[in-house]
Amino acid sequence: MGEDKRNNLFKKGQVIFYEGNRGHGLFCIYSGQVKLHKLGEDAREQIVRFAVKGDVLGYRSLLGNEPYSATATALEDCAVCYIPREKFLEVLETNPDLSLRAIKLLSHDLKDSEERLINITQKKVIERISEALLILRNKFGLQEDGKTINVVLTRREIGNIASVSTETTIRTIAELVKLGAISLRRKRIEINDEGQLIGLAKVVD
Amino acid sequence: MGEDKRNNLFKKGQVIFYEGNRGHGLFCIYSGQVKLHKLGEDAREQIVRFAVKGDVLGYRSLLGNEPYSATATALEDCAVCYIPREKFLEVLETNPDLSLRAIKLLSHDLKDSEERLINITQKKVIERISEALLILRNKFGLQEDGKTINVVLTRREIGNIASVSTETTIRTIAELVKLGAISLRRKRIEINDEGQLIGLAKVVD
DNA sequence: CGCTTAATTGAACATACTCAAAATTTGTGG
DNA sequence: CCACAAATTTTGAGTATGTTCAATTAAGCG
Repeated sequence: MGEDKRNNLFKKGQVIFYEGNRGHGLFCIYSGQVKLHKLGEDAREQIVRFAVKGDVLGYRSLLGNEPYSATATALEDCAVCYIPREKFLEVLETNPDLSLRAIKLLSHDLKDSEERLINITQKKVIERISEALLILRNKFGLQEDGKTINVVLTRREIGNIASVSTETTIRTIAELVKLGAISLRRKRIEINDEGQLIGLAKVVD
Repeated sequence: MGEDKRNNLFKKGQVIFYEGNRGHGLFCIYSGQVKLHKLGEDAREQIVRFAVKGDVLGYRSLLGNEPYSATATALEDCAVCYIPREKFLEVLETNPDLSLRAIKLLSHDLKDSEERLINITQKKVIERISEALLILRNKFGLQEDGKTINVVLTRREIGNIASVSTETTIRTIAELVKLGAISLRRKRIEINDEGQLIGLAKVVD
């Protein structure tokens, strides 16, 4: 079905779909990294989630028949496969197993979202930034050296994961360096002491 | 309490299920009001959602096969019907329409949750409290007078919807009274100017 | 009533934001 | 490959917004 559809390429910084628009299909990430983000008041960005190779985008909008709840932007060059709505719904109906899988996916995302609500509202900045770094580590993994987080984001973007201003994000990252939990190499972040980071994030789970 | 499976009664303040425990079925609210809340650090409560007559609880835990992500507590005396896991899954498998409905429900809840994340992190206290009142209005409705919100919560609980301390919640509610948006009768809150409240909440949707 | 819980008020304090400016990095065209 | 422009990072200082703590008043309940 997705024969030459795989030719969809998005350059770094390009938008795959916009919050508020209606979707007519699914997006499958073949390669590359994507951020899902929403705009709040005065254009402040909140990063909701990330997607990497193998992840599927837009399923919620499609399943719930609602506009996209977030904008998807390529963090680096991406190859994306598009699956039209009809095709997907067809498969879904003939395959009850798939809908159960979708349900589990949604349940999991919902749990994540609710937990993040608590984290952001009840934790201090250093805890939220620590957690943001752990989220990045888990989503994008580490490089061969076993400690460098495999993604490059601006300080502003890292702040927008944790809902923290850019300046405070910078100061907090500097503090984490001073504590020895992480170190910096250009825009790359290395995790030196994951245990400490977890402790700082006060991760309950 | 009732021995009859179909008519479990919960008194005001009693817990229907606890966050972290595993569920073995669904709960259907026949009558009464329920709050769903999570405990963060140092026992601070975050109210995640409410449920009233007709709402179903525990479906996410059941569908996603995960522990309850929140505690359900009766805000007033409740009649609750319990549907065992097997029964439900049986119906779900033979009824593909139901699973699609579940998917829509989950999609909607997820959207809500993500929107609330932005609201709480990017809005000021008066905006968040205003929104909390609108949430209450929409969920519990108004009394016959057409302006009194049909639920009684403590100031602390209202604050825990919006992630605001009890003291600040009190001061903010007083401010809303002064602005003429609402007025108080005992523990009841009357909405005098819904438009103003919506404006204050800066509701985008 | 008497007791417990909730609401209220005041004041000190802390945390993180904002604003401004400088330093550094990155990107681009010649 | 360099020079310039743009974007990002960094630092400092002042400030706002809410939190916390303590004390008082009011309300709910047995």
